[in-house]
Amino acid sequence: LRTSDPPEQILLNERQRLQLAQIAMRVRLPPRTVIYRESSTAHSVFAVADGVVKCFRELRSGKRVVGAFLFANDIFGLAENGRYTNCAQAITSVTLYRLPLPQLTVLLKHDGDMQFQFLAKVTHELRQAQRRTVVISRRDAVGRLAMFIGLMSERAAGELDDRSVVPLPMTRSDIGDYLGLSLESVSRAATALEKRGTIRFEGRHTARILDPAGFARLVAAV
Amino acid sequence: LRTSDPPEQILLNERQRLQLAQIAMRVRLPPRTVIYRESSTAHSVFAVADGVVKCFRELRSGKRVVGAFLFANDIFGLAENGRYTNCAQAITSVTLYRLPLPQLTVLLKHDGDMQFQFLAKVTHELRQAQRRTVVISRRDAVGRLAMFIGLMSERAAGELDDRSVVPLPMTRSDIGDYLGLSLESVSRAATALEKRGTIRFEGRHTARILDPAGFARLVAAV
DNA sequence: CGCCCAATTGAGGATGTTCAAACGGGGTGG
DNA sequence: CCACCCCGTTTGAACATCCTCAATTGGGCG
Repeated sequence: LRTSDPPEQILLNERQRLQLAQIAMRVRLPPRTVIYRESSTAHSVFAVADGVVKCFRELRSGKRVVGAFLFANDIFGLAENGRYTNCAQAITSVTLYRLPLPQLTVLLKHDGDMQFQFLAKVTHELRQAQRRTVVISRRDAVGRLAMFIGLMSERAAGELDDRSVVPLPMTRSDIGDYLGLSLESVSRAATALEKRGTIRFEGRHTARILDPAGFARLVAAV
Repeated sequence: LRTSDPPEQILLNERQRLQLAQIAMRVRLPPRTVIYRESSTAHSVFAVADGVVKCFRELRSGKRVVGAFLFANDIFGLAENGRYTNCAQAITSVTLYRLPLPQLTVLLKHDGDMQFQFLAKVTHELRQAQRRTVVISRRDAVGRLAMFIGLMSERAAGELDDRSVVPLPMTRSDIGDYLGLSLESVSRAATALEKRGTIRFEGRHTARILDPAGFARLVAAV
């Protein structure tokens, strides 16, 4: 199966959009809202219309593992045996489409094309997860952070005119939980990148790539 | 969407099996056979009938990242923009079903139920990838190896009568590439587990859990 | 029987983590 | 309008762990 290119774009016709709209509920949530908890019974799948969501698991040690950050047009909330396998929380204020499972299931089974788009979406999520494991395979914190910023840059490419500006809506702690680093290491890696003159942080949630060539070298040094 | 339980089992009726069989090619491959390479054009999706396959990526540094080990009833070979995103190689001698993409696509779009099963499979792969990231989030090599053996034990639960025996068909190097550890660290972790009396290795490719309670504690200490 | 590759074991060096303290900015309340 | 407070962030130092390099052992297969 090949994902649609660009994979973020849902390609549905008018009838399909209408059918989806009929079962979808649009919800607006403020930052930090917990959308669902791990192990709770899964009633819906979600699609991000706007804003940023994180999916994570709480470990008994108190450590948290962020599995993914989700942006506009991403889907999340896939369950296993009727229960969510992780926790989802809004990072910014978000707008979501809530798709009740029973109705979505019927719709998908009935409409092969729509389900195919859905399949492409899930495949995309799988791809993202694999990309993350490549990032984590790096030993050095600076390299990991650079690759992370690279991922975020790629993602934001479509919606910003200035490619050198990279929005980082999440906290250092979230980044650490995603990269498998302590938040201190993330912070140190960030200052290291600044001291090299590779990037500059403008506020906590924006990075500017000052030396694209050096940055690319760093990212590619896997 | 909920995965079928058990998620490994494809639930198809007779007609669907026949349709799949019509487009599938059964192939037997000896160990170490490269099934496809990264970036090569994707013509087929594969399903494992028997044996073990690894999916991995080669990094420029020479390091390898194993993204997944695949066993009977697993699928692999999902492409992105028509190209494989990783390399697949047989670990043992394997039997595969090769499903040519054009025909599979038509079949899936046409048969909503079958596609739904396929979707469940992909979701399962996604789940596995997420499970792996939790394993890697652990700092200590011994804990990572223990969790890995736990994963392999779970997987083998259905096909072996003795739950304490865990087959590990892959090499230490493969395990290291999966766990983000050097093969030396894997080896040291293995001997550490033996010295604790938690497990014992019988040959290179079999582990026996001697102290299930202690083992479970170790695995749960995440 | 001997070769070859996988696995083991050891020592030293590099990197991240932890614990602890100080800083900074944004928002709230006086 | 300003001061204060809170929380995310930064920085430092000691410690733990894994990695790298290197030599050795062991098992399987020809």
